[in-house]
Amino acid sequence: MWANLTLMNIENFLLDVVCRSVEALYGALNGEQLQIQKTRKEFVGDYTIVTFPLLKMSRKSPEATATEIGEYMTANIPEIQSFNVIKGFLNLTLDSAFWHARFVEIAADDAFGQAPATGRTIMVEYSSPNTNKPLHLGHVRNNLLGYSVAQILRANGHKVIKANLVNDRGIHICKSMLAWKRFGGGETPASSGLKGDHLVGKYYVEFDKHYKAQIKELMAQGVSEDDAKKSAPIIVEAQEMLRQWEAKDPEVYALWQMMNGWVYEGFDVTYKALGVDFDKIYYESQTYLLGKSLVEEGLQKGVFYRRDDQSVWIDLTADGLDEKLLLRADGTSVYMTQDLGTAFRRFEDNKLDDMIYVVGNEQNYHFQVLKLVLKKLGYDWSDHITHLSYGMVELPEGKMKSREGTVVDADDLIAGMIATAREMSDELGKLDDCTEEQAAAVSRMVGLGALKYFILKVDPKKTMLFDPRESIDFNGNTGPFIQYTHARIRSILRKAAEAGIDYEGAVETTYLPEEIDLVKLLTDYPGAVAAAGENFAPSIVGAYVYELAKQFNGYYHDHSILKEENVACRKMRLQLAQQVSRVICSGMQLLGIDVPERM
RNA sequence: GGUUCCGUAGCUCAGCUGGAUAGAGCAACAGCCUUCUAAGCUGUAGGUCAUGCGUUCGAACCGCAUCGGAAUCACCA
Repeated sequence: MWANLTLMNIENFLLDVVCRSVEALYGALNGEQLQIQKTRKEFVGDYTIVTFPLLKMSRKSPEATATEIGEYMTANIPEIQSFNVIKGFLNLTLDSAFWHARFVEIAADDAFGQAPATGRTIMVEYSSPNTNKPLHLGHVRNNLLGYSVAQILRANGHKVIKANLVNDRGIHICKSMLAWKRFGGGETPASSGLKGDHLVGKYYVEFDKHYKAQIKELMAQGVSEDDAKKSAPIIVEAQEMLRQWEAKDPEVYALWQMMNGWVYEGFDVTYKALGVDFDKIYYESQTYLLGKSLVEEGLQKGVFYRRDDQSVWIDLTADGLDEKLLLRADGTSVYMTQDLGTAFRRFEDNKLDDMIYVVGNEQNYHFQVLKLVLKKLGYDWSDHITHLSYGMVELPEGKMKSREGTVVDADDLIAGMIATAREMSDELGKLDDCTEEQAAAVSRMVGLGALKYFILKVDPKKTMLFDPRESIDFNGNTGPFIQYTHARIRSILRKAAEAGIDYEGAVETTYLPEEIDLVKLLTDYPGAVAAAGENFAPSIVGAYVYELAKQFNGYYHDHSILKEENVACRKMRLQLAQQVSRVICSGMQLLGIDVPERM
């Protein structure tokens, strides 16, 4: 009768049942008045009904109302086993047969946690690096968030396109190019042994060094700081290089291609290490001219206006924002122009239903303007643009500043995490019977699991703190703890198989209260995934998986599953362990975290 | 100054659209390895949810104000 409840949400079932009961007792009600929530741990019961909103209808005290509803339900709804009343709260306990049925559903459903296709197409843009320096900790948060959100949306049945818009042009890369040409002596990734992105980053720093020195020199000669910044020979030369690039000067273009090529090779290594990937890669060198036709359109519609110097603007002061430039006086485009153009083209080309930009919160204003401008141009899909804004990652000493060398390099960080995981494993003797290859693979998974979970468990919009010295914990609410729980379960199941204990097949029905708690948690999984998708928050999935792992450890650690006297109970426990491991794997996959079979 | 976001235990963070006595982990303290992996388990201690007022049966959550912190307000991307 209530088939496939796990996919539908048990609370809806209860809502329906409670609604009918209340109506039988007190007459029609509007659905808003019913509130159902999970019963808190300190109390007996599975779900709780808050009766306060119903008092007007029942015209009785909270206790009397709760008792009356409880009595009616236990008498008339077979799934309701018992109830108790505390103050105005009616705690309902569901029949263990009900939970058993839910468990059978989960066990039989190969696609558990995967919602049916919605037909919606969503693009998630993330990463979006500049090509003048290597990735750092801030990018790591961006990449992990973007990848995980894409996975979660996919699990919710949407078609997801992961996109990366690489900022491969501009003054920044010209700075690296110029410094390399001047001071590089023909150095290449192969000759220097440096990763391509690090090599290019090195020359970006080199440029800055010379630039600063020249400014200082000019200021010593009495030039003002502003003028010095503009007239330092090296920056003038870099700007000239950018002009040559735009004119497609063969030599400059070749240099640009070569150095960007090095950077991409370097990025690929980092992306692979992080486990992220993309379906589409866009390059700004190919999109930076987009958007000019939209500017024309805006002018014709009278949404934009032209100033005397021929630059184009939009006045958003009526909306509480400022005036914004859309086209320079010389007719060249700015950031906003391109973004309008790329947004337009993406919605057109891919028939997108939604577009999600994973971009740091320093661009909140930019996206506010972007959406508003599109709206004013009459594009209603503007409402389907979401800026998934995330806070900065701060270090204990304060903010990260690339100029001051206080950045945490992504590659160093990853290597450090893996090394720490390896040390920990060796110390504990966990991987003594493994081959070197296996041990290395597990250390990778654990080190990265720690890093990813640490970053993803924090609410994206919050500024978070990262302490590299203490590195990252491997105990408590961490990725490794969840991985550990999974590895333990796999080990139990291996040993059961070796001992010839049969735990597959028909699902047993003997439950202890602890096991029902676990079944309850398991059934919540699709709801957690859906909530995470709605809120663009991998942290919700993280919290869920951690809770599941913790409960499993708590309940099962001190009991022997394999040596249980009661064979039926043992079989049931093994089946439950198997499902827990399945859901852990599935949840961790949504976070982009690999789960080792042993550790 | 305008806009947006944040402020919860010593530290790092949860707390979904208002619901019961505020939740974890770390750090501290006390136990637990001849039983499935101790990267673990059990327990103790730790809070004026920045502050004040309001809304109501009921507020960490909603509204207003104040105080602290962050981002942004570029012919950079």
